[in-house]
Amino acid sequence: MAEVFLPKGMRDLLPAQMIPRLAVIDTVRGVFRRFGFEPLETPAMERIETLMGKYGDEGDKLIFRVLKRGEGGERGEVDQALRYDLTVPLARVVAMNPALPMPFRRYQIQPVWRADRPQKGRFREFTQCDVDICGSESPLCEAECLAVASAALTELGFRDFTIRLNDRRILAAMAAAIGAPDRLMSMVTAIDKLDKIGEDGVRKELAQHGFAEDAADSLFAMLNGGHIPGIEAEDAGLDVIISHAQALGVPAGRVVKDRMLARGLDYYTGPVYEIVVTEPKIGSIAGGGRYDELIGMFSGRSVPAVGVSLGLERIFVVMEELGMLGAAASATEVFVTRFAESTLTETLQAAAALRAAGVATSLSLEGGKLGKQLKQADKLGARWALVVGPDEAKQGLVQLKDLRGGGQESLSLAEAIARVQQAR
RNA sequence: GUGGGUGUAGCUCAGUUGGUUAGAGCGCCAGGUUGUGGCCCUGGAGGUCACGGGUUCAAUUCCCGUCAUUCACCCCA
Repeated sequence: MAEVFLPKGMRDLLPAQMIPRLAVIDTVRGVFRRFGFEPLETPAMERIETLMGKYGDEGDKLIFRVLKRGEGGERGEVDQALRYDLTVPLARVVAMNPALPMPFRRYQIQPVWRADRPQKGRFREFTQCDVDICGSESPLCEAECLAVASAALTELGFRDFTIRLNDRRILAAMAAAIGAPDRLMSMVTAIDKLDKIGEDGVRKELAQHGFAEDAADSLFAMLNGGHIPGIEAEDAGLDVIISHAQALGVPAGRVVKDRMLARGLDYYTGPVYEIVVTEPKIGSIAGGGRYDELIGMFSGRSVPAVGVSLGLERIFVVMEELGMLGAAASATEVFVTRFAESTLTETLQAAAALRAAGVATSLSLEGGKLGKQLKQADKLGARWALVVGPDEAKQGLVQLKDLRGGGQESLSLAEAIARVQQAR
């Protein structure tokens, strides 16, 4: 075997993967459009200072850095980086384009890169499908995000998924209530593991981070529904989001408030959410939240914003494992065989006519034995094969062979085209 | 960044308690005569047993390292 390797955590997408993938992307894009979001694309790279300091320490470490060109690169200097998500580039775009009509609703489906160690459902290059709304503080924004994500997943065939909902300010209030407002993140990462390591495990981890036992006690009391001082407004806000989302079509019960939901990225300021499936253990397939300060970090002009991001690769892993994809169809509908030199012109004209009629048509380039050509068509996964030999050419007909069912018949070209079109 | 698994034919994997010519299934190629795939039959090609070092009379098999890959942790889509 050849001694060549892909970059770690990156993959080729062969036709068998691309065909269902494009179908999924088409579905998602269609839902985004239906919800009134506008398309946007941004460059693969950003300036390093655009990305740094937005995601937190963990995130910053995982940014793929690009060396300066020329002498600076030789000295190891970095001035650019591959984008880590689609949210920060969007914030940069909004900051640079003050003329954009607000609120600005955009969708963006593009790859992002993270220098993570790959594992199941995790890659170094993966595609995010984002929708965001910039310029509005209304809780309708959150509701729209939940509704569009829910609709996209539903249209893809997902039935069993849950949206966990929380608010960063509720977490902050809990940290304050146990006297550790400065250690919000270590508290959050500890409780985030509750379903994995249990209450005892979390208590142990909290102790390691220097939380006193009575602090842990009151923390668990709050997590289990106890009173958290000063979060009445935020808590009510979550209920408003839920009721708006339901009115927008999200089934009741799909959105659940969850005081343990943390979300690691630094830029979130208010409500946060993520979408999880129970079946394959894959983490979240979507996540998002409100980030009212991010755009202001670029322009000084504060612009509130909310978004949600669907992880295409994870959605794919789930769909594969749950058998939601169905058989991969070939891109080719008709394979035109090349029978004899004397009828090559008629053969090529037949291919041209099929293509003009919108039929995906491939063509035997090398010719050779008819049996071999049919085998090639079969392996390709083509539905039909077309033969134009001397017998057919004499009568002005073509031979259309059904590679799935079996039979074949002599038809005029127009009849053959009609047959192919009505069979799909 | 941390910890574990794996690396034998194009693919999925057997196997050698260290010992002459390393196997299977699938795939591939050719054939089963004249213009027909999927099934069947026959024949064939294809492997430095990841790479480097060590132990040994002898290593694909044991040990170490490197590389690759995979799973988990962290974090995340």
